[in-house]
Amino acid sequence: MSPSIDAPTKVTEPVELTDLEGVVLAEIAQRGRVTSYAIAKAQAESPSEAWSGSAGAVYPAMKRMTARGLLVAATPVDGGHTRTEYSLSAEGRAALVGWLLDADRAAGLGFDPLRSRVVHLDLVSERERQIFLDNVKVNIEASRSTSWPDASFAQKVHVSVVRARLAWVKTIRGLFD
Amino acid sequence: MSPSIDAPTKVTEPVELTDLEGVVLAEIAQRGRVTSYAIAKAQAESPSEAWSGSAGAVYPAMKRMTARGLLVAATPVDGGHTRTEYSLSAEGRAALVGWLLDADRAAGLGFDPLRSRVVHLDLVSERERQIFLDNVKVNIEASRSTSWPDASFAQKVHVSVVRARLAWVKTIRGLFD
DNA sequence: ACCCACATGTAATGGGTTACATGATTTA
DNA sequence: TAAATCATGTAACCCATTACATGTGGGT
Repeated sequence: MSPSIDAPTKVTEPVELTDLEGVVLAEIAQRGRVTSYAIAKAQAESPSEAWSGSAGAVYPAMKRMTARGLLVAATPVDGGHTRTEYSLSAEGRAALVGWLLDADRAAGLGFDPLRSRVVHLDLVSERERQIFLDNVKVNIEASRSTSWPDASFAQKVHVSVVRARLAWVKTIRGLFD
Repeated sequence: MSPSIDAPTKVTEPVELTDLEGVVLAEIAQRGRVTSYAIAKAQAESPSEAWSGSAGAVYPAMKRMTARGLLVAATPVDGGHTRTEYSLSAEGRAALVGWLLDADRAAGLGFDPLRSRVVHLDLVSERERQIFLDNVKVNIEASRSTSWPDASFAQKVHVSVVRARLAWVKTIRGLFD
């Protein structure tokens, strides 16, 4: 099968990451040397509720990525809890950048609980629609003030997201004319 | 334990639906009496890639909801494949409306593959950011034309979503100044 | 007859969620 | 010192995903 010719083989192999893994790597990159607990907490406190930040997701994820060589684990022995601190390896950083700058995946729509409802909003009466959309607007306005734990760049992004979302909601009513 | 006194009990019980279940119910409401295959196909062809529309998700979901009394199943014997056709029960319609008009859940952010990246875009250089955002813009523009299978209200919503998304992307660059 | 797309599911897998168990640290 | 909270995990469950198995009908 002439292995000498048709063997581009995988030189670097892409390293596929789930979105949660990508986010976790990014968070580690921001903080450098952290425990799983810290990452889970950060996720849990973030206004983005894409993931719950549950221990049952984060601890195994970081263990997985360590096994894959994306993270390096250290267990300092300064008394108290035996904890595990993780930091990015070179491969981990490369994988992170690959995930972060993946424009194809980024362009996808993901899941939006509002969008998936609006698409079927023609099933209910004009009046019910109106009440629903008003309530949604109120709820989003309320979430506008909820701030990121560390008032940083992420906070600015969040504000921008909420504003854009609100602008979109205001256009929905017009789709029924 | 005096059951006669402290028994407001659950009068109607809310009927919790996962988002996929809600979407499936909505789709059935739109079409009335369908097979699991038709629903799965509709999901798969929809430009919203929240769910894959895989048989392994849809068939069990519709079976579950039948067991819960939200759907009624019929197996017509007109030769050929023995197929199962589902339609909404009264409880199913009530559950659908409850899910559809749930303004609290609808106001959530869900998961957005772009947002979760942008939040950490300060990790890379100005130049990398710029290229990434340009590529994302191109990809979204491309998805603008992809149309819903049945050119209906859903199509209008989709167009509106993509336009809003594009508008937001254009503001991102400004967050780094 | 044969092949391929359509159709109806089931099975194995993966990974995220809630709950739980346990130990350490702070606070009243 | 007892209770509450912080911290570090593990376990069981749920459910969506990819693959697979099977069966039917239409085209060649």
